Amino acid sequence: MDRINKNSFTPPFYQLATILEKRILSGELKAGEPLPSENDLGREYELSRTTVRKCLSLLAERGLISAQQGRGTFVSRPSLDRAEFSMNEFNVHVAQMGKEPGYRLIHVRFRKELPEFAIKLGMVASQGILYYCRLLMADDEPVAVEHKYMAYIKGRPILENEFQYKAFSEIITIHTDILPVRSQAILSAESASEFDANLLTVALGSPVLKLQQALYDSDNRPIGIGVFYYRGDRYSLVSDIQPLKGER
Amino acid sequence: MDRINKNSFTPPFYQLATILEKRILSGELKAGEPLPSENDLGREYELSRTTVRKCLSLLAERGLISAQQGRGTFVSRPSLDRAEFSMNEFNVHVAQMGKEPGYRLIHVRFRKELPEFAIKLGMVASQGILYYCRLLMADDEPVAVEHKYMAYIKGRPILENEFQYKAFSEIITIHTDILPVRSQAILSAESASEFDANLLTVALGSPVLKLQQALYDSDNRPIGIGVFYYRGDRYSLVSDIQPLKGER
DNA sequence: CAGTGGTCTAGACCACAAA
DNA sequence: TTGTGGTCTAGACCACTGG
Repeated sequence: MDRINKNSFTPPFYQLATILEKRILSGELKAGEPLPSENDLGREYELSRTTVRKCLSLLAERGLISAQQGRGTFVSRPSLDRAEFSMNEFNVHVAQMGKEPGYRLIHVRFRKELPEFAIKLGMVASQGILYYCRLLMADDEPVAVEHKYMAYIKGRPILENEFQYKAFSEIITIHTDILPVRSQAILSAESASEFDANLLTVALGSPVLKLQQALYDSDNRPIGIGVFYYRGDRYSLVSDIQPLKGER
Repeated sequence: MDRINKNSFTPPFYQLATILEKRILSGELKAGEPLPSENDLGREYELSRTTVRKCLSLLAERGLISAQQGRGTFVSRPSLDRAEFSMNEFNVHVAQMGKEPGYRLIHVRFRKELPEFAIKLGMVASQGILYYCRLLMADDEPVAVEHKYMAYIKGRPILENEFQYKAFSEIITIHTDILPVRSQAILSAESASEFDANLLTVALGSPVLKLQQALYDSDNRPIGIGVFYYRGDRYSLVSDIQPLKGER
């Protein structure tokens, strides 16, 4: 049996997590079976219950186990067809790839009427709508087209200049009193329209990743809606699910 | 100032989290500013430091704050253009949509040689490769095509039958000694090939979500590689980032 | 009822950063 | 040196599941 080394640089709760992970991945603890109780684990590895719990919560976060009050903690069925993708703001994403992000404003318009899909979402055009479209680039190569519709607030002019370098949520926080608190997004595959294909310098109908996004205020009313079209050949999402790293 | 109600059904650490979240979202605590120290928060809200820390770790998980040892805990810059997508196994995903998942095996082949992209990933064809292709369906409508290459292990015949209803990782755990411990995936947009388009009953070149996936063993060698093509119009990923729910 | 996980407390020691 | 977050302990009470 592995023991906890209290003089190691890796803390005990983490050591125990790698030990239990190993026992699970090796098949010693099989899916559906209960783990020893928290008290038993504490006795077995000479740790306080608090520490055991911190370790278990780490494994639960990673989907290896799940606890049920009053019953016990059980090994989850392994699910390796799972994947986790996270999208950052465009400039962050590009910077992580080691490239230089850039924005090119295509046009800005003031609209009295909302596009149909915005109405469906429950957006109201109290003072009109500001629409803009810009091209997102990495190292001067076009990667995505962004279409955005945002609630217009009188008396807070937005400088066209800002669209050249700022992310949407920055602009909205600076120029309105509205607090976006909720963000919803849908990712799918589509064919590029003529307009977007031209901007992306790809053929009409080329495959693109479509990201529809809506920002809501605290009353759950949409205050901004965006649609991104990413070039299929220049933008992809990555997921990597792997065991805990651990010297021990 | 909000206080903690120790008789509420929502535990104190969660109450404090919603209080601090409100102070952050409302702009009272601005991005980059430090929160009160954990000891101060404990005094202010009459909670132990452990409870305060549990609350802070919740907010940190959600990206609202980040702690720096020796310096303090700081409000993060809001990033609402962020999105989190998670893909489950196909049958789970379909079940969540309230539909009936189904598999249709298209063909199974034994191959001596690996496809080029599998070699690039470092896969070795010790005893040959088992290749299969199947159609994934929801309520009898085709949604995705799956191509899979897996290391073949002598003496463990796999019944064709299994491909009709089992997920890949199940098959591999049952029929090999190999333990998949790591899963890597790449999501992008592509045009459907003639072969895939026919199976999906869409036009040649229609947009599809492409998911490339590799499973690795504990020595970081690929043991299985899969490619999924999802119909762009029938499959999409959803992200929803919202404040903590809380009666109080 | 006894056993389980969920939460909280009060106190301790450590590593780290800044003055 | 002081104050910060990171970790650990020992003990307590609760709510829940099952016999």
